[in-house]
Amino acid sequence: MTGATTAMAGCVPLAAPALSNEEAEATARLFAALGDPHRVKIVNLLATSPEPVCICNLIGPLGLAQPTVSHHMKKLVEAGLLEREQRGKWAFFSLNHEAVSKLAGLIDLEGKSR
Amino acid sequence: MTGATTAMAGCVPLAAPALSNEEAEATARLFAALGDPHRVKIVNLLATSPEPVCICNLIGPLGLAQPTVSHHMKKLVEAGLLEREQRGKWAFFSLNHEAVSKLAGLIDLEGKSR
DNA sequence: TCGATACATCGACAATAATCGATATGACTT
DNA sequence: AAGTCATATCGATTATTGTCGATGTATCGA
Repeated sequence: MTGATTAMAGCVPLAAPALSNEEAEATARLFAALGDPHRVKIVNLLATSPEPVCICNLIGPLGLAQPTVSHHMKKLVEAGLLEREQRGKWAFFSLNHEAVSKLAGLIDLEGKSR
Repeated sequence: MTGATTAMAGCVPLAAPALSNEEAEATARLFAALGDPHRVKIVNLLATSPEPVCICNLIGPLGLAQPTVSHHMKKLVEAGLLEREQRGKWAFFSLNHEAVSKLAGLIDLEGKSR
């Protein structure tokens, strides 16, 4: 399935894509982590909180069941945007500011010269 | 279904979420537009190209069928990240740099004080 | 040790999204 | 007018994802 059936007749190909498949997939994974409104709210809550927040403090504001919140937290941690810290029976989460900066820089790269 | 069944017993609620549902959904839509590796490649191609690019020049590098490329372009235009310009029978696309800057600013808001 | 609490995992289900072939639309050429 | 080319739309299919109830695991308190 290479596509490109008979459609691109008189078309001159541009320069080869600058991003590798792996780079594109990694970037997409990062953006996809923020592609859900509930996860955006979670990140916003953590960004506006001076202290780490536990899951039980997120269930109410989000209006989601506890397993669903756990699911979103896992996605955000796997994306590298959040850090998880166990305190007794509570799981506290905080923003990984380094990852957020890296994400912002990624967009700058995309919008400027690379 | 308000969630919060019996689970959050001794939990003190934090401050109310700062983002409205509409804000969170709009932000998520923007990120979701970049949550696909092919769309990341498209944006990268447009960012590295000094001139607008037509769809027939994207089919080859992406390895996708023409309707699939059109589908991705539509998503990116709807997200406000791309601008579409008709030239004869060709459709040329270019980055909306303003939208990209706005996206970068959004992340800064999220990572800093808001 | 026993019960309660906080969270994770599992299994299922529904909604969304990516993909493509077929076809329609619109523009240029002859 | 007819044919060709670039793109959009449609319909169907498959894969992914968000959601929740039920259950498992670990920690704390009595």
